[in-house]
Amino acid sequence: MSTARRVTATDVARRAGTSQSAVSRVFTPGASVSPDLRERVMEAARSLGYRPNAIARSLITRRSRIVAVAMADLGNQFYPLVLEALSARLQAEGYQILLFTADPAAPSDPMIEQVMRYQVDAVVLASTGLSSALARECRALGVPVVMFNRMTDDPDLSCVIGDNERGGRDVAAFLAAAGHRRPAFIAGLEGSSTNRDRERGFVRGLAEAGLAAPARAAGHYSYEGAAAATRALLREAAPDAIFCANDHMAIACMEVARHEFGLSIPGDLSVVGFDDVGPARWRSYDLTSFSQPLGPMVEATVGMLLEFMDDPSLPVRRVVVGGELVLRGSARRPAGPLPHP
Amino acid sequence: MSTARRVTATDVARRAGTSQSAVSRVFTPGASVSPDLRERVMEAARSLGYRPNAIARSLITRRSRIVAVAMADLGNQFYPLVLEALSARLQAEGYQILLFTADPAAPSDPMIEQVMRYQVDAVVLASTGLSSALARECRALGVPVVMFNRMTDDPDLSCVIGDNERGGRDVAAFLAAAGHRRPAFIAGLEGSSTNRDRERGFVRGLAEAGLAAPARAAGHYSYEGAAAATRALLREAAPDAIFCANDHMAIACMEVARHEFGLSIPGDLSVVGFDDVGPARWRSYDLTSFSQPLGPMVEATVGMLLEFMDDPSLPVRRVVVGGELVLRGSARRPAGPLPHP
DNA sequence: TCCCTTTTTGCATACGTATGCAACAGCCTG
DNA sequence: CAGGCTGTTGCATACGTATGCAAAAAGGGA
Repeated sequence: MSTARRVTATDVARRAGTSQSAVSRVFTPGASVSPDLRERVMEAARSLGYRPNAIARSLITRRSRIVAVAMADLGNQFYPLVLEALSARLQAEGYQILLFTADPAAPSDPMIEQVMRYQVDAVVLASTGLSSALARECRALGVPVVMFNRMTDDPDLSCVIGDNERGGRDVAAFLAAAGHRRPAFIAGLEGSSTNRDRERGFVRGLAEAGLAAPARAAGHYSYEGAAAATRALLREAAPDAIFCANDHMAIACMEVARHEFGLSIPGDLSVVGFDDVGPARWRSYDLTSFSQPLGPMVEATVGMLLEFMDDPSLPVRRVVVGGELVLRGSARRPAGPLPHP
Repeated sequence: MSTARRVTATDVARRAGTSQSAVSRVFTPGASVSPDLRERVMEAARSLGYRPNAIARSLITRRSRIVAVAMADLGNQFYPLVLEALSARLQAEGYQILLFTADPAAPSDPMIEQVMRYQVDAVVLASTGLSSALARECRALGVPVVMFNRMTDDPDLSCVIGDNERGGRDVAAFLAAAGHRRPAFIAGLEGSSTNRDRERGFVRGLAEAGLAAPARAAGHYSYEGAAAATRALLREAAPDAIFCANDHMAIACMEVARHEFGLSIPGDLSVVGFDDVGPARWRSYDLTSFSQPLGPMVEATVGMLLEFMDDPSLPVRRVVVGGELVLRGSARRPAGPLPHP
């Protein structure tokens, strides 16, 4: 029953009365084959149900047309959308995604080690949990690496990020202009570059507006973490605004503020997020948020990947994709016109 | 610079003073190698940075240790979580996921065709958009297929699903017991088995409670679709309860009911969802929902996959994973004790 | 000590495709 | 008609690993 031996190019060749190499050429775009032969081969292939073996092809071409994507935190709505967009874009270019989900708890280097065995043509790291030592190692092997929404000081690594520092600063300027006096900050993962830059921008922005450094608590980019951080801040710091390092946490923050502390938003408390992900637009939240434009970020990533795969010796690049503060109802607005950034 | 030729088993063998086959055996669990040689080979491998080539291995073993996963609708929080769990579970078993995202609009069969070229060991179909003709074709090729959260009448296809019909029925019984007289239904994708079964159960359950068939509108499992469906229903049918075919739509429904129609939930309108996904627990929604237990569903899927890969001739299996109605605040409850299912 | 069993090792080949090379056909130019 | 050029085809080999087989080595029993 399962004796269904796979149909090979040789089988097709025999049926079409030609050689295996001719069959190969028919399935290789741009190769030189006469229309007549091409038709015969296609016909034979169709009737036999031939499907080229990408594994065998990869072995010889040394290109798998597979891109490894490392992700974590699929519970944060930002990442699934990134994945969807990346996948669609790469599929359109004829690449497949080998997915690698990192458990933020466990060390994930040994797992991606496994992925590297598949001779992937490139790697996208969109998970904070992966060491950049690993990224460097890939690069040393000649495999292009792009860090997505993530950065290191390492000058040898390419990345695509949103404008985190400016975002933090804009939020600070906005909150200050609206008359908030005691803004607080809920941090994401302490080690992450996104969090560091957003916080730095926020703190600087507040300073520029003549406000003191904000109270802060860490939410680790998780729902529960942000809920706990909100409780702590509301109990101890009496803030009149909270800037959360991403929307996922901002939602948790709003839930706690409203339902556990009975606060009205933005009457008693303004809340601002980062990412401008789907739920930010849901009416219950109507979240003011600094956007990270998914489309352009993915476009930049795929563009770099394609170029690097074409020529691995190209110089490292760091792309910053601009975003903007999207004003909604979760934060009190300045009376006058907005300060222009 | 990028002359970094890949290190092969032969290089390691030379360095360790042995043969390529010995190196292969060292990296093959269960093969017979003396401790001494094993140590020498490992040492050589380490110093050269050897990484076995999974592509070459797949070519000869005819097993890629890759599982194709087809998904769509990553915007619905249910699926990313499935993906995360599937990935974690498969990685633990030494399998990788080749991700395939289907654009619900475009025909996706040609795309998965592409994926099949990678000699994947198995396929998980978690996207409604894919024809089951394709699934049958895979099976004919000897590649195990499991449909996730999806079913067909085809007796040759295995699947893992939640208890859709019972879920619909329980919701009906629950709403009726609480005294609702004009329940309505917001359907998901018309062609999908999940929607069909949930609706069927709901309609039957209502009939059993002596209620008429519900008003209905299609939301296509999308946020916007559900919002439009809600508007139509509220304008035309004056329902006192709405059962949505999934949580994603239930949230849209609640937003529209509250913010566009000024209804109080559950005072003026009860809303019930299906899936019991993360946001259902968020206090703003506090959504009563029939659960689809992710863990058991994924466990069942992976279990079947592993068995099928081990022995493709095993009979088709259909697993129904039970769920339960999780009572929260979005739907009025019966005064007395609940009817026991 | 010898013979038999078990373990360890290397040789050689297979997996399915791509591609350099040579052979050949057809066509054009002069 | 010679010579050259372009386009098409098949042959042979390479890619990196796994594995059957036989040879060699290591035990084990008497």
